[in-house]
Amino acid sequence: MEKSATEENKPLNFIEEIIDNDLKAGKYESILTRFPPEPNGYLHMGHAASICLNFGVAKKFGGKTNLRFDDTNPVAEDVEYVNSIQEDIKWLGFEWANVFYASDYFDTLYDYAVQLIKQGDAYVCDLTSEEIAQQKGTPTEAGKNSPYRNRSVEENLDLFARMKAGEFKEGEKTLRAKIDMTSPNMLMRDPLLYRIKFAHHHRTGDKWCIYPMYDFAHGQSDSIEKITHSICTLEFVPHREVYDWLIAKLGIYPSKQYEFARVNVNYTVMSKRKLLQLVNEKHVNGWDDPRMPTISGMRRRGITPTAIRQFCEKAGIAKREKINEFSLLEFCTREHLNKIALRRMVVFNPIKVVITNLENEISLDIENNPEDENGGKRHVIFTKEIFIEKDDFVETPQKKIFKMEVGKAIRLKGAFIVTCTNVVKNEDDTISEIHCTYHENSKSGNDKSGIKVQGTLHWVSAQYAIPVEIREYDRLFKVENPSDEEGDFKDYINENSLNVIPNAYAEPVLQQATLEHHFQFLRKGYFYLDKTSTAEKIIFNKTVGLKDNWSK
RNA sequence: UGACCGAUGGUGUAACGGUAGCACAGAAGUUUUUGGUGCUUUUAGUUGAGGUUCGAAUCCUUGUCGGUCAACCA
Repeated sequence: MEKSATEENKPLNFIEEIIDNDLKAGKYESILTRFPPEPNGYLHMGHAASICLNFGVAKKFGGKTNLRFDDTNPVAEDVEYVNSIQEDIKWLGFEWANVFYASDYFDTLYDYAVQLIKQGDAYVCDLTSEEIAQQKGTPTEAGKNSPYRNRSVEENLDLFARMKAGEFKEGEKTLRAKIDMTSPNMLMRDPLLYRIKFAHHHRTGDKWCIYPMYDFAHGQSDSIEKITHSICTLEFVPHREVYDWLIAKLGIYPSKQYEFARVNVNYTVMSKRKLLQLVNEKHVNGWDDPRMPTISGMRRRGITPTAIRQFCEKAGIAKREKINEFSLLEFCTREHLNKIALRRMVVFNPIKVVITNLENEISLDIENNPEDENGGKRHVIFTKEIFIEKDDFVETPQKKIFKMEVGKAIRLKGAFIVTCTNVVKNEDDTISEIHCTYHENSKSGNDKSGIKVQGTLHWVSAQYAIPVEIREYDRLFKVENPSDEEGDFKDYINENSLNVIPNAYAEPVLQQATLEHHFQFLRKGYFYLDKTSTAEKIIFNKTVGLKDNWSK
């Protein structure tokens, strides 16, 4: 078998296969895809998958991708969303060939509607919303023809023009395609093409009081732009028949629709409607709350575009509904962050350690990233008094536990081996400080002590450490698929998804942390500066923990 | 009791009539100045029943299960 030039080692997904075949058959010279968000919410992981697919296949096969806002319902849409969507796509690392709006085509769409009326393929219907629903039939029962179905072309033309002119009230009249009220496909039972809405549109202002429905906007927009492959999600499968019918009747460029399964992730929800509820009802602190599966939320949390793209790649493209495990996203995040994150030491829950044989502070240079030879080093000062994690000291010695205990030697990362000599206690029997002696010839990188230690601890200088706030996140929901449970999805919100550690002690270089860098706090996980962080109050979001085989 | 779509380890995805593979998750070992990383090993799968074929995850029939469709949303 001959391999095409576009083929890499891994097999093509079914969309790529279709494109590959079309190109080989000479059906198209080059392909054009589009990403068509409605600007009524922030983009989430599901959109990221669609973006990766649409922009990805175009890039792979030497084509282009348009960004098109599907803004045919002015009631829900807003420029705030238009801006955030563009920012998110760019951040993810993709470039569109053009930015278009379905609203750019309102004039053309109107002309198309007139054409359909003239051909006898559309009519103005006076039925109310309820009446239409009633006459539509059910999936197992045919619908009935509207009494207005056989109006003359002249009357339809006149009525439609008057709809546009604003002579009728909202809901009073609609334009419907004349297809087949007995079709087993409910969407083919004379679908609505236009409805009256006296709403201000974010782009066209008050020019229009009639707006096209999805079915009379999306496929037509695709066609106008000469989109070759219009890729959408599974719920649009039944719309394909309408899509093809309208394009055929109009005799316009035959874009083709292909459907794939949307990407879901467990323990969260992936619908703009539900995410909007979480925002509006303050279950989270906005669309970009680091717990949200939105692109902006993931960005704020410290997940990288590379990780998201990798996740989408690994999650794959298929035709069946699926829920991916969050652990796959965590894996992709760790995989990338391990390579780029600067290593730092931060003590979350401190206990004081006094190095009794150390009088003068010692200056150390510790590697920024053991995975990066060119990563350089940062300056850290070892002082007589330091903090370690309270959890890293145990009073009762245990085997196979790599912690500090009286009489035992242990390595302080990047510094020296210390031997714990004794502890000083408070009146209530709690430990006030731990005393250790350090071994001068055991300096990191130049250890001549010959002492074998089990374990290495992170630490900060008590004198130089800076206070930082740490925000740790857990899954947003207590169940894998909240939408699949009894009752409201919000009943399954994990109340403990945010854990704030207001006073952690960080090594001083973290004072200069910016959004440019991702960090790994040794033995803790990956962290990223929160966008609200200031010099006075430094805040870090936990992106993801380190993989931990031991605690299990 | 309609139409359409789908069904491969716990999860996701390959195999295009010819050895069921990969990744994540899980387990074990190894390395390690992060209980991180790396490396090695390993557990586990074709929805049931028929049929076609030398040979079926793949083709056919049928059952079962899951999803979608009755918004003037997209």
